[in-house]
Amino acid sequence: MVNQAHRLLDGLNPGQQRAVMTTEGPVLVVAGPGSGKTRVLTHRIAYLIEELNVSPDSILAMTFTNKAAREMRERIDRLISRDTAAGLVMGTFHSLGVRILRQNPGVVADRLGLLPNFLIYDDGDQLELAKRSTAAAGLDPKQVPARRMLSRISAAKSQLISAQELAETSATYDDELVVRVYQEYERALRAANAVDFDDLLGLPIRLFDSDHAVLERYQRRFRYILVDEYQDTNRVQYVLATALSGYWNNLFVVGDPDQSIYGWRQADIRNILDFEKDFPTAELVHLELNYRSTSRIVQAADRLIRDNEQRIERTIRTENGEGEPIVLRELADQNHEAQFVVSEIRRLINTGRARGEDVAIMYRTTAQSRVLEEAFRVTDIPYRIVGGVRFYERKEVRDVLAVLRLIHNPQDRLSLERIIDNMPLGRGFGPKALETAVTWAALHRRPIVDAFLVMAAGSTDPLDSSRPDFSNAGASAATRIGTALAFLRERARTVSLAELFDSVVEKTGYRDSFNQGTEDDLQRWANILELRADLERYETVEPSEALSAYLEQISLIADVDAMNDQAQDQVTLITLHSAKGLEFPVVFITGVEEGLLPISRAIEAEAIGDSLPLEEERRLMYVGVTRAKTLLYLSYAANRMSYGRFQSGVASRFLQAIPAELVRSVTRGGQSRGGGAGRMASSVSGPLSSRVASTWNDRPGLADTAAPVVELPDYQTGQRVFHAKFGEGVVAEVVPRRDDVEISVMFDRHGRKRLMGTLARLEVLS
DNA sequence: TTTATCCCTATTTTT
DNA sequence: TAGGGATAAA
Repeated sequence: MVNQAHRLLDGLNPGQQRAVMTTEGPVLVVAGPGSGKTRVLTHRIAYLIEELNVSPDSILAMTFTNKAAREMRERIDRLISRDTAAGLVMGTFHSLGVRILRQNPGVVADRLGLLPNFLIYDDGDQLELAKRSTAAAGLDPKQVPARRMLSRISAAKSQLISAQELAETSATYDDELVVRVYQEYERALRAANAVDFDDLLGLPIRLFDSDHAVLERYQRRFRYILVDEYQDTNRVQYVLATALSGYWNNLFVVGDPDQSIYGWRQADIRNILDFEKDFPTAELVHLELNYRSTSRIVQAADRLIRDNEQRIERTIRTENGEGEPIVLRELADQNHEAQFVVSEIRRLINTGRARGEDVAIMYRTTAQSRVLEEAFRVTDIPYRIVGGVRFYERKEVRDVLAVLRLIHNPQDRLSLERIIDNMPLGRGFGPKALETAVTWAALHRRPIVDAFLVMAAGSTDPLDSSRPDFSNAGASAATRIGTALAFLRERARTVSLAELFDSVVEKTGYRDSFNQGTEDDLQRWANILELRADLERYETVEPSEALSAYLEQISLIADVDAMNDQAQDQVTLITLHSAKGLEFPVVFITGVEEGLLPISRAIEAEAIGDSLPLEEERRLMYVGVTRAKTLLYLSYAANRMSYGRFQSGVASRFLQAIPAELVRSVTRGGQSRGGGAGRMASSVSGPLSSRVASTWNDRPGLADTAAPVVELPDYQTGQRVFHAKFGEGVVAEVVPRRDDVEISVMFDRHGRKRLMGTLARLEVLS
């Protein structure tokens, strides 16, 4: 026993030990980056089980991603034996929500009107539903963007505000619109026997409200509750966690207010800031010693985050060595930035300083990953992009999934319509016929899909009044669709998911529609086959359970969840948001520019007196910086293409906070210098690179990002010029810009275009 | 009903 | 730039 305790506490610092051993009552651990927070969580769970003989199934641990849960479980399994830890409930808030709804089918059906085969609507479905709801509320989608409605609805739902409650507090005309759309949206969700992400958290709470006995059961069962990333919980998650811990009162939360980056998703930083107020008896543990990063990186992060007003005063520190200077690099544009990143990584790999898997490139917006990927694609350096276009969001994958979803839940109108619109099976069945089916369904209070099944079941009497009143063409299409669906539905009962998949792509005619042999077709078909491979993982699951389990699982995976832990030699491309909780020896943060990091919206908000978004941007930068263990690169581009236009970029204000002595900086301007950086710039082909000189020099302030030494051809109006893409044209106008010129050219074939002189690569013909 | 073309807007981040 | 949505044409 004593030995065990030693083993589990060994190597922990005093704060960590206190966090592990204070098992009774509420505990808040404010854990700085790299301070061993996961260690505390895993050791605490192991300690509870092994030392205090707590049954694992009375412990509930909530994480932000499935990946975090998986990793924690693995670490616990290593601390104590796997068998000992079996029964431990660990996962995301959303998966806990599903679990609760699934475990109480009777009450859920009675009180919430949700049948056990409910589907989880993802982003795309939610937006589609919001569009329809906006239209159903009689609003013009051009004037009232469904996107905005959806985010307002989601905001309300994550604060447990129902449409009715919103109606009572609505103050503006806009609020009224939201209420109307919200009501339609909820109605459509229930009609489809579907829930959205917010429901996964909100419905369990409504369930508890309507039947207290259910809540009590969970309360008594979960004697110890642990919440990771507490700073990113929203109102509903807070209510859920506190409700569940209401009996034993052993709520243990870990978080870092400085890493709260999900305010836009209604994460409420007050949850962590007010923890002591909510739980006056709470034990407070501060973990401030950073074990991850070099001293320079820790100092830079500390100085950066100090500029925030909304924070608990504290200092993170480390006992690690000074390490190497942070590299700050200014590049001409996003292509040069990508080139810089790639060549620097190549250098690190070639000199044996790092392996590909040690390196991560982080960025603010997913759009930034494209140019980076292009740069990597022409190299032999393996890379992986976390997120990006997600597999399950690809159109062809969604099309096939729609069939599986409809089989599982016949009320899923969205999927039914998707099939009709996108698959050969639906050909000849247009909006008018659909209208007929919808009317019939409403009249008979049956799912729309039954209109098709009834046709397929085939009463031969055309005057049968219980049949939908289709036109001739509509009737034959409906019969065809109904026959296929009935067949597939039957098949789902008996065969594996992979076999069901085969029947689906055959009977819907979808497979044959990929026979054109174009590059695009091949790629999309390959994606569909990947879906089949994915389904094969459920080979061992009972057919009656498999479909449900599969659909649920794919609804709840996050980008990072799909991240392979054994990333062999692969460089990781990832958004700053997704990077939270990860660490890498080498980190590049790209696009550290005004407008991007901080994002322009935050700058705009600050201009009208709301500095909260800007502070969240700073925390995002802080998260990025603190991911790095030994090497940190920060880069920005003087020009960046956005909205298909070049915009000149300015170094981010966040860079100013980082003391010059921690940084080695390379900016454009000044004389070229051999070696290192100079070579990177000139490795870019084309006329530009030879003109852009680079040098090591002192760190620039914002003011002296300065005019680069760039020789521009002396463009004159009336000159005849040639452009690689637009062909020949005549210079119409030349306007000097800060460190460039803007040239308007009337092209013979493409009309008037505005180009930046340094980038246009125009050839002067006359 | 399907396909082509044009215009418009969006790019923050994700369970 | 790109993708969605509306409109026109076949």
